[in-house]
Amino acid sequence: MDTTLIAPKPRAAALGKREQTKAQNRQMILEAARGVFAELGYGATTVRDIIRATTLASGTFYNYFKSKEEIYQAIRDEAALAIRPQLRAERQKAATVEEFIQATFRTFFEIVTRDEVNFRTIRHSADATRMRMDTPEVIAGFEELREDIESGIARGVFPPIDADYLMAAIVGVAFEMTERILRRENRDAKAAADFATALFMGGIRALPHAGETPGGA
Amino acid sequence: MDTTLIAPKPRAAALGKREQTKAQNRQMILEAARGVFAELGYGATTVRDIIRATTLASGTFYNYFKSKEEIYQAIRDEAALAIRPQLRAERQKAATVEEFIQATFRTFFEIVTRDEVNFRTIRHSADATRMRMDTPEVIAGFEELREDIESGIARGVFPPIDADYLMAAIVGVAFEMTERILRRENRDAKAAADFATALFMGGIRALPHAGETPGGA
DNA sequence: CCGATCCATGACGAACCGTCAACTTTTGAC
DNA sequence: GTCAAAAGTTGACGGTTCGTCATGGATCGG
Repeated sequence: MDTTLIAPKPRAAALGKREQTKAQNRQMILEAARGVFAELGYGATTVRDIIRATTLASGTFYNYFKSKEEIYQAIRDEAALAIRPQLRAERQKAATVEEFIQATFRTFFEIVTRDEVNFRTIRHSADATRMRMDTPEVIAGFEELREDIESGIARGVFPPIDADYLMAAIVGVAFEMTERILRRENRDAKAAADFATALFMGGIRALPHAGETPGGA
Repeated sequence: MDTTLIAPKPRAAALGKREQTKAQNRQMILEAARGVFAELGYGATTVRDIIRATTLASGTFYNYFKSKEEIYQAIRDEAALAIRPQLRAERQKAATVEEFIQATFRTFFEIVTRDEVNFRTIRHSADATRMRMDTPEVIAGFEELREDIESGIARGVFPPIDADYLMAAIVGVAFEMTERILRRENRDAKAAADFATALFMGGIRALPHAGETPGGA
């Protein structure tokens, strides 16, 4: 295709210098935003705080994002886009309802405990208030889950239940339990996934009893 | 004008005029805030928007609330303080796990469908983003639920499970299902509560099948 | 080497923030 | 009824952030 004669730049420079610095700047701003949001909380940070944490000028921010809200969305969307294929792949390996549920919870909890920074629900700086924002790509992940449930119903793997409500139940448990898991000293993703799976498969009476030391890890 | 001679003002004037207008102003500001938040969404409203919707001057706002965040908190806390005693009372009537779960979901869903305005999760104005904020009194309600579960375990009504996780699961399902219920045309609090209760009692296989028209109401 | 294009820069006007001195109303004492 | 102290309201003010835009420097294609 193009060139050549001699070797093209080793890599990554398939893009011109222009495209390169643009990508760098965007990355620098996102990085700074992650840090500032984590430190000050969403409500307290300003666009100026973010840009001050980079080497760029204030006007430059607006070449990349429209507002504080949009960059926050970009950060969350990025995380959602990273996790969704993993969830979907695990679910599609499932042959039974139990495998489907187990895979969903285990994958989710493992990712969020491993990469806490990205998934920790943003907490308002000082006070006890908690906040959660679902961006478009996160919500698209919810819809994917519902589609997978519906497809399971169509194939006879799931009983013909209300897929919308079941999706909501799974999402609600996943996010709310995440909040509790991250608050604990021993973050045991597997134990949490076992708890949630048992609840969804057999109800409260099937839940592992606290204090038991199950054979597993 | 005020006359007197005869009966004291029929009621409510047990308080001096000062206390009276203070209560009125606070109420007027809260009322205006509810309206503005509902119209513009939390992120887009300013303290000035709220005070403009009253007859008061801008400085007066700060005699009652420190910030936009604090008045939002006050609104949510008010709702939480109203709903918590009802939830607790219903739960305490329960003699079995099933009654406990059923009462929790049914009471919650009935209240939120009846008084949608107060409980609808605040949505960011135009876009698809969703947001939820838990204020201290809401969180205190979570803790109450956990205490009730723990007390149930102590009395032998509940099996000895992880009360923290179960509380999180119930809360997560309640809030996330609320979001779906309010999006539907026919808001059936009972059907939703039956779904959630069946899930928690027997797991997915016990869920009512979609399309069934159960005998009950 | 040159003109065209792209983009970073930082200054600017507008909007909002939270405060505060001045003013009005209420209260309680005489 | 009168008056001084206390409480509370008012809107203007300095300070900060917002989003824009004219300017200028760097990159690109030729």
